[in-house]
Amino acid sequence: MIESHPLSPLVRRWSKYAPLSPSDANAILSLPYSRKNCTKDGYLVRDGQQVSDCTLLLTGFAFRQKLLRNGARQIISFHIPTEFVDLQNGLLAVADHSVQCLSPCEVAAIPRRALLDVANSSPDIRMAMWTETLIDASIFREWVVNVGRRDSRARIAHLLCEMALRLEKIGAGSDGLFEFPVTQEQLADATGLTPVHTNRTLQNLRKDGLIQLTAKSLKVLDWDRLRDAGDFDELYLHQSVATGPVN
Amino acid sequence: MIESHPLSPLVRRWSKYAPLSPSDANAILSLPYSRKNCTKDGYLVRDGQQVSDCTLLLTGFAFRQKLLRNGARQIISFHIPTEFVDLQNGLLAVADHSVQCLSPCEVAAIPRRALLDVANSSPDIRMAMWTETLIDASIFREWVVNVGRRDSRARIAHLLCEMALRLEKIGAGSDGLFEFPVTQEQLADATGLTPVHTNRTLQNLRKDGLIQLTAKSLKVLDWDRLRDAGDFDELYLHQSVATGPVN
DNA sequence: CGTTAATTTGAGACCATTCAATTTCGGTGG
DNA sequence: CCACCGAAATTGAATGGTCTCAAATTAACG
Repeated sequence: MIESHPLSPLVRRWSKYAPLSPSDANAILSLPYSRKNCTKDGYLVRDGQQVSDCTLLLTGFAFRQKLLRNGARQIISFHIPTEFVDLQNGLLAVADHSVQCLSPCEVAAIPRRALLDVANSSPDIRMAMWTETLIDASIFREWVVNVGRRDSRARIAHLLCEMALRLEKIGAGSDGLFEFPVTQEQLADATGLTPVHTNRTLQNLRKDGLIQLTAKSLKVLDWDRLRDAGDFDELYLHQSVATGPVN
Repeated sequence: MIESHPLSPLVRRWSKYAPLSPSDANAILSLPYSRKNCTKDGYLVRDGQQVSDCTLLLTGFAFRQKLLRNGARQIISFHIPTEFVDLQNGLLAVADHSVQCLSPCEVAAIPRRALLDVANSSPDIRMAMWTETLIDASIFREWVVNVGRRDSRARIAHLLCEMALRLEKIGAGSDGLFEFPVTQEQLADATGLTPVHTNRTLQNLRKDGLIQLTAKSLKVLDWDRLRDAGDFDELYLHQSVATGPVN
């Protein structure tokens, strides 16, 4: 059945961004790809690399990061199954950051040429692809705000809200319980904090009964108060109304 | 002559992202638009608004910002003439942030429908448009790094490097002297610092002979040391090799 | 020139960092 | 199954970069 096709989650995701005809869906499912496995901490893309494939996350979690000359690291996004980790590399010549696995991952590497061909073959498909990269960008903007203007508690709360909501949208987890295998050090590098302060801030959120966070999973105990603590407004995820009326 | 057409800078910019045929160039120049003027501090786009035009900056400077519930502000990008300030609104239904003018601006408001039509009419045009939004996103990623992991001196130096280089690329200014009408408060909101600390950091950069910054212009006195101070690597701007070889 | 915005200066407080040490946890081999 | 190991999480105390609050000075503009 079609649902068991490795790329069918991609069809489902893109359908939310543009109305895909059966033949569009078929074209997507017919994309060539090579299946690869990647170990925890393994690299999917390296900064500065010429890239000829885009990587779709089938199972597992990944993150993108940039290293500074002084050795510091900033994580610029986390990725969950069914997401591309580097769709921008379909057009940009050189990777401007690295992508690494948070957990063991299964991925589909799709040749950029094939992606561009399928984009050129259907207006709706390319609108969906473009929309995906635009939502990516919107999330980056919100991250600028997060690390730029929120204090440690709000920063971490906001990040957890985002991940919980994105995981919810793909139907991973229930009752506020989600698999999210992240270390406190990675959380620190995503929020621009130190691991020590991240630890103290997490204890604070736990003490207040907002969350429960282990090395493997995140449980949201009180969504409303976590959302308030994180100054969270989901508009930037553009999930309710991805593409607006075109007049 | 063609060069005097208001949209010709757009053709020049997009030519760097994809090879535009004469008919492509013509299609772009034939885009419908309404010319508008905007005063300093005036809004071009408001957060939460439904948008039906994309705004191209003909003259003047603008910035994008997000406001937090507590009243704090984060500026997420600055824009210079020939750039779109909101090309993503061609596809996203609702503006997730505001755009405001740094100086009096002349803009061309182009209907999203017309932009999408011209994109659909030519593979090269749509690749150029998509590339522009992807470079936008790359800059946002670098800003996450900037506010997340650099200290105040490096943050400001990095931002000034970026603006100087982008202004240089469009041929604005010479000898390291560029028009850039920004206040220290805006610089502070762009770097996630307070105005007071921004002021002290600027004095520090001036004292070391790296820059000269007035309310109207930026002069880079020592590019190499400013670049080092800002931990700046221009790769993320994707100007040398925007679109790579497509195999 | 007067008036307001923007920049500059000073001093004290605080949030987050640094540096180290300790404890807990997850996985592995005996 | 348990002892062991390294990684991750936790704790403590001191330092420091940045913030806050105010006031003074300078620049911009009509």
